[in-house]
This record gives sequence, C-alpha cells and structure tokens, in this order.
Amino acid sequence: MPVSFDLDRPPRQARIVVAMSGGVDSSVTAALAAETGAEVIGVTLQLYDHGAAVRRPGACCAGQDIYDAKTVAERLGIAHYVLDYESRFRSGVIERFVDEYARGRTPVPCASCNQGVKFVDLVAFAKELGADCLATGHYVRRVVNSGRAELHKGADPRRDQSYFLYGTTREQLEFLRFPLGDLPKPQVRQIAAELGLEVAAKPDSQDICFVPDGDYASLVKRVRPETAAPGDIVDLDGRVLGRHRGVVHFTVGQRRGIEVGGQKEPLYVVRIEPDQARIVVGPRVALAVDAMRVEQWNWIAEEQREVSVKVRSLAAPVPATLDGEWVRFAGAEYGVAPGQAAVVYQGSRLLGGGSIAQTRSAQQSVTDAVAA
RNA sequence: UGGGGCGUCGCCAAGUGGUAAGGCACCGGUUUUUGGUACCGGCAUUCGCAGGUUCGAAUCCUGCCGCCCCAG
Repeated sequence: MPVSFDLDRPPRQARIVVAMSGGVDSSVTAALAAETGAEVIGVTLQLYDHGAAVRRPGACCAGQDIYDAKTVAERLGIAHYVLDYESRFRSGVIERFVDEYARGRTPVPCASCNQGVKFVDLVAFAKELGADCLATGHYVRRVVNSGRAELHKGADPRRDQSYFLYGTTREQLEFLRFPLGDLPKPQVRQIAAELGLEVAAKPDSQDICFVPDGDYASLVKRVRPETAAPGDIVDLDGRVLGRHRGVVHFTVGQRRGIEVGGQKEPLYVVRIEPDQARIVVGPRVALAVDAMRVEQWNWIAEEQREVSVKVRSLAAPVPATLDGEWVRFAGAEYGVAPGQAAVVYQGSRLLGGGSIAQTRSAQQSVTDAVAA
C-alpha cells in the first residue's frame, strides 16, 4: 500500500522531486514516491569536494554518495540530477560554521544546511521543475490540521530529526513532504532490502558531513587561525589552572579535553572568551542555567508562552516559559551552549525555534554576556 | 650537615606488617545526522634509591638522594 504524498493532483499527473543524499532514508523516500505512480525526479546535491571524504561510509553527498544515489535512481527507473551546490554550501554552511567557532559559539551546521541550501535553494529548484512537492528522508511528520501544515516529531522518538528543521518556514512546509516520519527505522531498512537497494545496509550518517574524521577543529583553524591561539584556562575566580591550544577545541558544557587534573570533581567549560582566547571552567553546578536569550526566531506555529524546549538534539524537551526573546526553564538546564538551537515544542508539534545567544546562570543569577 | 616534616600512577590522595582505595586527568567503547553530555571499560607486579629484619614490608631498621619549614 503506497504512502500518500498528499498532493493536489492525482499521483499519475503529479511530479515529485526527492532530495537524495545517497543514504538509505532518502533512497526509500524516492522508492515510496515512485510507488505512487507519480513522475519522480531524484536530485543529489554535491555539497563539498569529495576528495577527502570519499571513503567515509555514511558521509553525505561526496563522491561515493552521489554514485549511490545515482545507482538507486537507476534501479527505481527515475530521473536523477546532480547539482553543484558547493559554493552555496561553502558560504551558507561552512563559512558560517567556522565564523561561529571564532565567536566562541557552537554552531549546528545541519540546521543551517536545511534552512538554507536544502529548503531555500533546493525548494526553488524543485518549483522550477514544476514539481508538486519536494520530498526528503527526514524523520519528521507533516500534519495537516484545518488545512494548515504543521511540523511534528518523527513517530520513532529515537529517530526524530525535527530539532534540525526548526528553521523551516510555513511556506516551505506547504511544499515539503516527509514520507518516513511515520516509519520506524528498521522498517525503512527492510523496505530498502526488499527493493534490493544496495544502500539497504549502508551505515547511518553521523558527525558533520563535510568534516572528514570528525576533526572539525582542523577545518576551523585553517580558515580562522585565531581560533588556534593558545590561551589560559581559568576557574570562576580567574585563577589560571592551565593552558589550552585554541578556543576551537571547546564548547560550553564540555568536560573532556580540559586536561586539568588534581580536582575533586570534574571541570566543565562554563564560558568561552574568544577575544582573550580564554576558557573559563568550573564544577558541574556552575553549568546550571535558568534562562537563555534566543535570537533569529522562526515560528511555524503561533507563538505560545508555556512550551517545552530542546537545547540539543538528543534530550527530552523540558518545560519552559517564553518571554519575548527570553526562555525561562522551569528547572535548571546544564551545558546550554550559545550557538546551539533552541527548539520549542508543544507535545509532538514543533512550534518554532532560534539560536541561543546568551544564558543566565542559575547559581548567581547573573547574566553571562556572550562575546559577540 | 641545629631541629622538624615529607617523598605512593600525569595531578590530588588512602593505606603504619599481610600481599597498592578513590577522585581528577588521560585512553578506548557505547549512544548520536551538530558540538557536547551521559554511560561502560582500561589505566602503579609497584610505593625516591640501595641494603637489612621478617614466612611476608609501601608500611619496621640503616644509609644515601631530593624537597619543604623553622631556627641560624
């Protein structure tokens, strides 16, 4: 039984563009689209030089992945295009990524990728092709309620990817389809296997797609050498505890890599001061935060006051109250890093989100100004 | 060169005759389409060095080396 893509026209007359990364998820998405009887066009974005990443299993849209996508498209008998989006990806995702680190913040490149390259540029391209929709393999659900599209978490809570899609606009959402949102991952792999897709057992992607070996620090240092400047590691009172090899190696809430021993309890990064090349560390309690300021909000739904919010992709949402740009947590949150996304939910529905700009310590109730 | 104290894993630190706790750091793994967190596992055949006593010592004795403090 074919999955419905909820189109205005009968499938036989419709055209579906599928974003194919070369992985299992988007391959199955393409297969499901083809099953409807619609004309399906697979599109793969070449996002960065595949030289270094070509051998990485699970990397997205480098040489091997493009080949995999093409192979799947052939098997499904659908058209397939490869678009060179390298320069857009560089300016929209990679440069922003390194700039954020240079500011002492911790970016979410997957969110900016979806927000820009995928949902702006690719949507525009699909519309140019006269498509009825753009389908992707994200594990999220698009629910139409009273004629209006809502974005919900994926049915498989372990797989939900809505966190990375908070920047989706209402307009984009009208055009997007996520046929995997109701499926558990094992079933997706099973479908891939039944169809004989060679990517059926391909490992899930992980780490940052454009960073080979997960060594993002090397990339950032190359583009922004100042992030490699050595500096002091100080405690909350300013006492120097040690030295570090560049602010790029740290993120708020981080424990490992501080290399300061002899303590009674572990030390965590509490604050990053890029201008001073200084890392401020403290015990876990110093990480407690009771509010944060979020900027560049995007609202898919109507704004609400009482919500639940996620400050990282892997975490249960916690209750919070919205007050303008500020989000007050009902309890204390730990390791809230500026630059990460704050995503607001009501139940399974994603209401909106933005970028964490600064946090307020629950301990002293002082505002930590984040270096801008 | 008078007196006192100390020297146990990279750091902190238990252990004073019975066959080396723990914490921090570090390393590895698990988890994960961001970073991080968390969790699990690993991590001193050896206690400044050299002798001695003892069935048996990091623990007792002797000497040496090093460091700290007080007093000169």
